[in-house]
Parts: sequence; C-alpha cells; structure tokens
Amino acid sequence: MDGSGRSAPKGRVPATIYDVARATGVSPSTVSRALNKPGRLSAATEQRIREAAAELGYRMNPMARALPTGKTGTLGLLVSDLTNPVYFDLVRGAERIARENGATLIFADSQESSELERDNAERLQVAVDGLLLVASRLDDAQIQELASVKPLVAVNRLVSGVSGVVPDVSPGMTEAINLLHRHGHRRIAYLAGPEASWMNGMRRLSVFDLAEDKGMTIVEIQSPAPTRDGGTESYPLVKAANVTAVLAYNDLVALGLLRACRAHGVDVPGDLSVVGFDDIFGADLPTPALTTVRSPMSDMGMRAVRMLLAVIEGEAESTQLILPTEFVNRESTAAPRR
Amino acid sequence: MDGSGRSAPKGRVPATIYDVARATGVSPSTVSRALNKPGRLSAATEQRIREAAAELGYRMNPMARALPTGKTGTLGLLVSDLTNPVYFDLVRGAERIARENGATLIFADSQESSELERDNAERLQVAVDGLLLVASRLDDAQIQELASVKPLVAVNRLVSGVSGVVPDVSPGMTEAINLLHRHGHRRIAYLAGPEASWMNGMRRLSVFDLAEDKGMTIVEIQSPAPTRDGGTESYPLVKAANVTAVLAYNDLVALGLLRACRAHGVDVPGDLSVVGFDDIFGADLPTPALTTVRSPMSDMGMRAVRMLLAVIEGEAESTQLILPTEFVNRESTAAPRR
DNA sequence: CTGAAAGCGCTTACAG
DNA sequence: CTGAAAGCGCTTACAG
Repeated sequence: MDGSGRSAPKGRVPATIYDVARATGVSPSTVSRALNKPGRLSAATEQRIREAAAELGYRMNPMARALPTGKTGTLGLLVSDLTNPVYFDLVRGAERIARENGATLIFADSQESSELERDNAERLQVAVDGLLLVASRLDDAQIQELASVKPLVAVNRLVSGVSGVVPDVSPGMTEAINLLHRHGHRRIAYLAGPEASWMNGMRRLSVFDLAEDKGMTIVEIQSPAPTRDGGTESYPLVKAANVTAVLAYNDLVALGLLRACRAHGVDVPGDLSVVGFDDIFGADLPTPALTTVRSPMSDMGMRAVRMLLAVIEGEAESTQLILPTEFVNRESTAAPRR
Repeated sequence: MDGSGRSAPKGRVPATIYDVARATGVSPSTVSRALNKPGRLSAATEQRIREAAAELGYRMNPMARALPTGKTGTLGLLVSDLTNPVYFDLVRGAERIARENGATLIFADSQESSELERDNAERLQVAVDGLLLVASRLDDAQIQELASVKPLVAVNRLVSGVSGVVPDVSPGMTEAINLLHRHGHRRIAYLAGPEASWMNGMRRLSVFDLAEDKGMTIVEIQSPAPTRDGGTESYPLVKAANVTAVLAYNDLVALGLLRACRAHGVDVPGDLSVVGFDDIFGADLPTPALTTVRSPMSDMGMRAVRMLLAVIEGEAESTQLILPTEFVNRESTAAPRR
C-alpha cells in the first residue's frame, strides 16, 4: 500500500497502535509506552516504533485515550459575549498557553444569558479537563457547584473557594478619578453595565468610593446594554444628568456615547469628559481617542490557563490572582469648559 | 473544608449508563437507546429511564460515545489570526449554527504561520468530525490532502474539489473603484496583504482588473504585515507612490495608514482617499470613518458550518458558495483636492 | 420491545 | 524491558 495516493474520497482508515504494533512486531502496550513514556523501554525498540508510527501516519486518538485516563487534554473557555473585543486578547493569551502545554481549547459563547451559560458549562464539563469561566453571569453558588465537579477558574470574577483571576480596578480608576478631579470635575456619572456582572459591581463600587473620597457628586445611570448601541441610547439620560464627566462600564458603552455626543454636537472633552474601561481594540480610533482604564486581558488569559492547568494537576487548591489595571490617558478627558 | 457541599474537593464520580440501568432495572443497552433513539422502546420505560438519568445527574460521556461511533460531535475551526477583528462575526455565526446543531466548536489560531496551521489541523483532525479552515495559508495540495481524510470546508479560500465559502469581491470593489473614478482619481495604489493569502490574491486581481478597465494607473505596495502597524509602516511607500487614493488589503491596514496620515498631517480624504476591506469592528470609529467593502462574515460562518455538517452527513460532495460583498461608503473617500 | 455480547483505541497494573 | 489482560463508557448488530 502506498502512502498518499489512492485513498477513498473521505475517510482513509487511520492507523492505530495495533497497526504499528504489527508493523514493528511488538505488542500494542509497548507501542503505547514507546509513544507516551519515553525512556521506559530500550532506546532501540522505541526508535523502531517511532519510525513505524511516523511511516504509517499514526495519530493518537484522543477520545480513545480519554476513556481509560479520564483526561481529555482539553480546556473549556466560556465567555459571556464573544462579540466584545475585550475578550480577544484574553482568548489569544489563553490559546497560546494552552497550546504550549499541549492542551486544546474549546470555547463557547453564552450571549449574556445565564441559562445558556449553565447549559454550556454542563455540556462542556464532561468533555474537558477543566473550565475557564470568563465574566460569568452565574451566581456564586452555581459557580461553586460547577467548581466542585471539575477544575474551574473564573476570570473577571471572584468567588469564595474558587480559583480566579481578576483585575484590580483600583490603580487605574484612582488615576482616572484623580485626573477628573484635578481638571475640576465635581459632578460625574457612572454609566453602569449589566447587574449580573461582577465586574460592573467592582467598577461601580470603585468609582463611587473614589469619587466620594474626593467630595465629588456622583450619579448612576443604567446603560440598557453593555454595547455601543447601549452607550448611544444612554445619551439622553447622560444629558439630563447634567454632569461634566462620565465613567462608563466599558469601552463599548463609552464609544457608543462618544458617537451620540458627536451626533448631538456635544464636544468631548470640552462639554463632557468620557472615560471608558478595558482599552479594547479601537479605543484609540475615534477623535477624540478614548481615555480608558486597561485590564491586562492577555496576561489574565495566560495566567488563568496556567492556574487551571495547575489545579488539574492537583497542585493548587484555590488561588485568587489580582492583576493591576492601568490608566490610559488619551483625548476624551479635559477640564470642563464652562 | 468549606461549606458548599459534601463532595470531594474535585471529582464527584459522574454517573454512567450502568448506574441508571441499575437504578431502573434495565440493561445498559436499553438506557443507551432510551436516551439516544427516542421512540424505539416503550414510552413507559423510556420515561422511567429519563427520570432516573435526570435524578442521578447523568451526562453522556462524549469521549466514550466517540469511540464506537467515530463521531465526536465536534467541529474544528482554524483561523490564521484570532486577533483580527474580522473573524469575530464569523466565529460568532459559526458558533451559533454549531450550537443549534448540537455540535461543539474547537478552535485554534495559527498566527499567520502555515507550519502552525498544518500542525493544528493534523492535531485537531483526529478529535473532530470536520474542519473549518479560515483564510488558510496552506497550499492547495495540503488542503486537498486534509480534505481527503476528513470533511473540511474552506472559508475565504477556493480550492478545487474542496467545499468552500468565499466572498465575491466584485460587487463591493466595483462600486469602490467606480466611486474613486467618478471622484476623478486616476492614479491609485493597492496596499497588498500576505502573499500566502488567497483573499489577497482575489482582492488584488479585482482591483487591478477594475482599475485598468477604467483606464486608471495602479501601483502595488506591499504592506509588511496585514495589521494596523503594517499599515502605519507602509506610509512612506504610499507617500512616495504619489497616488491620490489607496485601496488596502484589509481594514486593519487601512486603519494603520489612516493613523499615519493623521500623524503626518496628510488630510484624508482631501489629500488621499483610503478604502479598506472587511468592515471590521471599529472601521466607523475614526474621523474620517473608513470607507470599506464588507464581506458577509457572520453569514459566511453560518453557511460554512452548515456545509460542513452536510458533508459530514455525506450529503454534499463538494460545494462552493460565493456570497456578495457590499460597498460601505463612509468618509475616507472624496475627490482629490489638487 | 429488550438483553447479552462484542468492539471502538487506548492505558496500566500485574506478571514475567 | 515487554506482553497479556482487563477496563474506560458507550453503541449496535444479533438474537430473542
């Protein structure tokens, strides 16, 4: 039989360890060991087996391995909204570390729906060695429940007893508020994200704490959605609130608000200062470029995967990692004109 | 230690069909049938089995099922660069259709490297029922080879004998060139993408054909990378080419060029018209907002998954789907000033 | 309508 | 260092 020539249209039969065992004159167990526990058998046979395997185009069947070992070599990544550019860097960082460790990433989008998120989590959980929950919309108990059946690490969410990595809102936000205060802003708004979002809670809390410390007045406005459209639709409320600066839940919302301001002839930052959160792709694109607070998303993705791998190995019981945010001062903030 | 339940820290033993068989007093085969071939056994037993399964929190083990059936219920999605926002909508569309059909998406990023892409493809191929290759950097023979072992559909790439879905560059590009011509542009540039990119070839060809038809002079400039930085770095060459308009390989490059123009005090569109490609997230953000040609990425992602599912079912042998692009006229194009 | 049995491809004690 | 055997959780002809 020749190697590449005359295969049936679909479904050349893949070689198994039995095929390479036969080709080498050893037992399947020996083939398995040669391929997976290098050094446990004579260098000569190992070499012969490897060559035969290569010759036959043998690929290990991960499903078959998963059965006896219970390890799939696969990690599940669940995000609340894949459409949000904020997750790109995270996904990328996660993917990189997963690959470096020979793990495969499976991912799913739960579209801001906690029901869908739970479904996805349960469905994925049987197929993976561990789960990464990003910006989960589940409640603490549900997350703890999930974490009790398989290794799990939460990203952008802190849950007692569950490993997690989150940004520390404080450093970036402190600088943002300080800057606004220095510019003379005294009455500001927080344009809030989804109530089910833990990060929204953190950002909200941080803004309120910091602003009150400075003696600033702060009003809260609920954005109808954590999206650009949500930000745009919030414009009337922002306008009505009669503030000189707004801190948005995230860049998407801030960007949407910027668009609305432009449409209504409101000068940013002259009439209104706007601060975003995340520093997503595109935040620097508009004029004025968006001032924002950056979370180390790529780093968080990498750390989260490493942590997950560690708890899979049974190394870590439950660790919480807090990574600092950073203020990115661009063009959408200045002293109020009047 | 902590209070949430009595389970061992990690690894509550999951229930198997044997457990529910025992609980119901039937055989495992019957359980299997009850759960997977509804209607093939008495409604009463089926009901009892379902209840017992729910009671025990039974979840099918996809690995175990994959062994005898050879079907994993999983699709692999390979993109050349996950960081490019252009893939967001595609991924989203694909994810949606996959979920609707009970399939799980596994995805991997090959970072513009054809070696990494081949590695990923081979590694994934054994674990999935089919592969989606997006903007593949492999050559035709390699893709055909991959397609010969398992169902595969290519996106943004047409390969003879291999199913694929691609945008038809023509409608959008024709309008773009027509507009430029009407504006009086006579000497334009194509700012090219990666040579290994099939889409780059298509766009390039289309631009050249269309422009020559109109009697326009067209020069080609190679962008060092298909990224914003690549576009920015191309600025000197664009400047030197002494053209009044440039069509970029994609929006990322166009956006980068826009930034460079701004930095150098070149007025867009007064001094230079810029047209992008893709209409990625953020293309409308800068001032001037980027004029571009939109590919129906979300639709392509959905169609591609449907096609893949169809070839997995053995329905389609090899189909090529061509979806029209659309011109998006924004602010970065106008009549040249001088 | 339902059960007993074989088998999917691999791993891993257990013996030599 | 290597092999024979059992088993992972499921499916599916094959018989009743």
